[in-house]
Amino acid sequence: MPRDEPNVGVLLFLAYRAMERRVLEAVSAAGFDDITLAQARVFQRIGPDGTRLGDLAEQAQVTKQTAGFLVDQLERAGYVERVPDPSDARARLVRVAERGRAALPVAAAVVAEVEAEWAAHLGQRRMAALRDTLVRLREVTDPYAR
Amino acid sequence: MPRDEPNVGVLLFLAYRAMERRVLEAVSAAGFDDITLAQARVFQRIGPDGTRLGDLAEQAQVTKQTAGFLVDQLERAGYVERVPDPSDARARLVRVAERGRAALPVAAAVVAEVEAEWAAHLGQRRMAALRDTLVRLREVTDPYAR
DNA sequence: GATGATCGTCAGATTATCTGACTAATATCG
DNA sequence: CGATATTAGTCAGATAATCTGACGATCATC
Repeated sequence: MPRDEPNVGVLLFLAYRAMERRVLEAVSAAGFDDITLAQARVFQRIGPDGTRLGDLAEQAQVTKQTAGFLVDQLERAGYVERVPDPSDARARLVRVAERGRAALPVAAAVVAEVEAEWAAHLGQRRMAALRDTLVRLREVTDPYAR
Repeated sequence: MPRDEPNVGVLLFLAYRAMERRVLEAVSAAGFDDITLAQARVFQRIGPDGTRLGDLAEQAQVTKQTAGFLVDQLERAGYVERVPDPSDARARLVRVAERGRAALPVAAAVVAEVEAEWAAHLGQRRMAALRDTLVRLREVTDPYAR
């Protein structure tokens, strides 16, 4: 009994989860084993100069309460810190802290490794086209980017 | 300050979530408003002739306990039913039931609509290439498909 | 300066998820 | 055939993640 070809949503899910799982496994194996999937989803959206909680929430597509809950844990574990936002006294910036900075190269290495595997399987041309297409798609799918 | 181009994992996430959100919104608006996101993730993987709980769990990438918990709720709400698996007395098949069948065309219509929007934005050629690439990628990312 | 929006948090409830242990049925292999 | 190992699903209990609603503080606008 041949399986139907799944719709594009499912196909996106499969690839997305594969990447996510690989990164979390590697980071965990490197000694950062107290980070959860939900925490990692928020953590990875922190920009180089820090990101506001509300923005993190929006990008990770959770409520700001949930983002706050996860940032609390990341903060307690030493991965991030909250600093005042100089441009707005209501806001605070979530920044990558010492321990978080140590985890970054591990994560980056796995992402590169997985992308290389995908490129090897698909061919460089297709891989480049995939990335390009997803970037374009973002214009219609990412409320934050608009 | 220009945002870095996110990695492919994030890009996949954005597209995946956009599709998922649209489908759930439409299904909910059509009166199937008691279904949750997690339930929908399991529901959509049920095959035409029913699917075993363990397979559902594997495809949705949750434990079978979690899948069972979600199927319980779907069953109570009338979306699915459990029937004995004729080929194995230990197993049962989760099948789409009356109410679930009513929701299917709604979901299918939105998926088609979103895909059409994406195709309009990307062009037919790129859209077809995206699907093709994701199908190929599945060979290395989907443990179930292998 | 008053008024309304925005930023984050507090409180409380619910939902989703996992690990571990267990029963029943099947498959394997000597 | 019969012992043993494997597989399908469930039960029990704990934990993690998520939401809605309400609030205080600050900002923006007029």
